[in-house]
Amino acid sequence: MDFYKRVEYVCKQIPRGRAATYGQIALLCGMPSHSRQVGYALNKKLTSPDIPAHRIVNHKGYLSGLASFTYPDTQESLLEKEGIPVTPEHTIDLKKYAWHHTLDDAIRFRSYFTTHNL
DNA sequence: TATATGACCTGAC
DNA sequence: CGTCAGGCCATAT
Repeated sequence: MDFYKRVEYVCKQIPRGRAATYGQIALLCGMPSHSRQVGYALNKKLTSPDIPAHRIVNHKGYLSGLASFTYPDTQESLLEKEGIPVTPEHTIDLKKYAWHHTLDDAIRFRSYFTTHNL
């Protein structure tokens, strides 16, 4: 069971123009109480560098990972480039831009993890 | 072995 | 809308 590989896989499935929360990622990884570890993984860059880390925000929509990007405005420009407006308080509107994954998504991920031994 | 840290979350009020 | 306590857990020191 490789939590960080799971995080990596799930993050790559977040659609363009949508954002997911740390808790949501943890849940889809089958570890609902590991939201902090999701942030830890991204901060320490324990996942492959080609994942859309800018689409991960906290449960309020706040860009809590701002400081970990190369430049302070990297995350914001990436989000706005795909159509997600960022407020001056570094927050996005989750009511409009949250990724609403389906139950099927969750089931698909689960079987992917088992068949790939993650 | 023990304590601190952190890109977190939820419920209660 | 806002605050607060409590829970969470892999890593780091």
